Amino acid sequence: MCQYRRAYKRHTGVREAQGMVMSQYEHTCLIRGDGGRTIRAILDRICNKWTLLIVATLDRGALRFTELHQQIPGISQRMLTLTLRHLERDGLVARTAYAEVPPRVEYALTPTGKSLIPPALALAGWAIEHVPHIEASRALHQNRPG
Amino acid sequence: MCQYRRAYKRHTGVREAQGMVMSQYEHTCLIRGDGGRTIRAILDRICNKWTLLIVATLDRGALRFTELHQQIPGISQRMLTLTLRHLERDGLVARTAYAEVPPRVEYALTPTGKSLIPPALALAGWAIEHVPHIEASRALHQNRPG
DNA sequence: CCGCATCCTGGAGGATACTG
DNA sequence: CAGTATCCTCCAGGATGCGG
Repeated sequence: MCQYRRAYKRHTGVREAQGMVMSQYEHTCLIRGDGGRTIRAILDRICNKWTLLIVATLDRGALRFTELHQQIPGISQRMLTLTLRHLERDGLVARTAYAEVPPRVEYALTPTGKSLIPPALALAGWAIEHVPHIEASRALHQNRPG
Repeated sequence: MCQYRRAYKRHTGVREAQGMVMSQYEHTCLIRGDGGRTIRAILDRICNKWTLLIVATLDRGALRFTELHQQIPGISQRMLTLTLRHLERDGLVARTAYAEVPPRVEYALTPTGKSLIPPALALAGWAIEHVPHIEASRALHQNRPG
C-alpha cells in the first residue's frame, strides 16, 4: 500500500512535503491504479459465489470437509472442493490430511486468509446498511422503465 | 449493521448486558448470515468487471459518458452503458441529461455511491498488501501439481 | 455525443454418478 | 469420509453495426 502511495505521489510530483493527508482523490488511485488490475486481482479471487462464505466459516476454527459442507447451505461438493483448492493454491487456506481410516482432512485459514476477514466485514457492513436502500431504488426503477 | 448485531445477539440470547466487545466469531455472522444472502447481495452488485472501477473514477467528480469511456481503459461502450444503468437503478449513480445539441450527459455518485468507497478501499488495501504473497503461493503450487 | 440491438463465446457453477 | 469425473445450462461480457 505504502509503495503505491509513494509511487503515485512521485507521479504527481507534489504535496508530500506539505504533510497533507491523502485526499479522497488520491485514495481512489488504489482502486484505479493499473487500470484496475490490482482491484481486479482481488475481485477475481473473492467474487465467486462461495469464497467469502468459506473464509468466514473457517474463521471460527479449522473444519473438516463434511463439516464445511454442512455449515454452508446450498454449496455442492464440486464447488466446495474447487473453491478450497483455489484458496489453498492462493495460500489463504491450509489443508491438512491425516493418514487415518476413515480419512480425515482439516481446512484452516492461514494468516493471509484471516487478514481477509476485516475488509470483508467492511463490505458486509456496507451491504447491511445500504442494500435495503438499494433494493428500494431498484423497485422504484422497475415502475418507471423509461 | 446494528440491527443485525442486535438480531444475532437476540438469537444467541446473552452477553449484551455484560458489555462485551463482539468477538470475531460473532462478527463473521455478518458474512455468513442468511446463508450468505447478504454478502451475496452486495457481491452481485460490485463483483462484475467494471462497477468498482466506475465508482472509483466518479469519486473524483461528475463525468460525461465519453470522459468515463476514456478514463477506464479497456471498457467497451456496451459494458459502460450497462454498468451505468445498473448503478443508476441501484441508486449509486445519478444520471443527468442536458437537453442540448449535441447531447450532454453527466454521471455522478449519489451519497450511497460515495459510501461504497471506504469499504472498497479497505479491499484495495488488502489486495495491495497481500496479492504479491498470493501470487507467490500460486506460482509455488504450479510447480508441485500434486 | 450517447447509446441501443444483435450475435457470439468462455467459463462459472449446478446435477448426478462413481471411487479410494 | 473426502473427494473426482462428466455433462449441461446460463449469462457476463466482447465485437460490431445502427440510430436519435
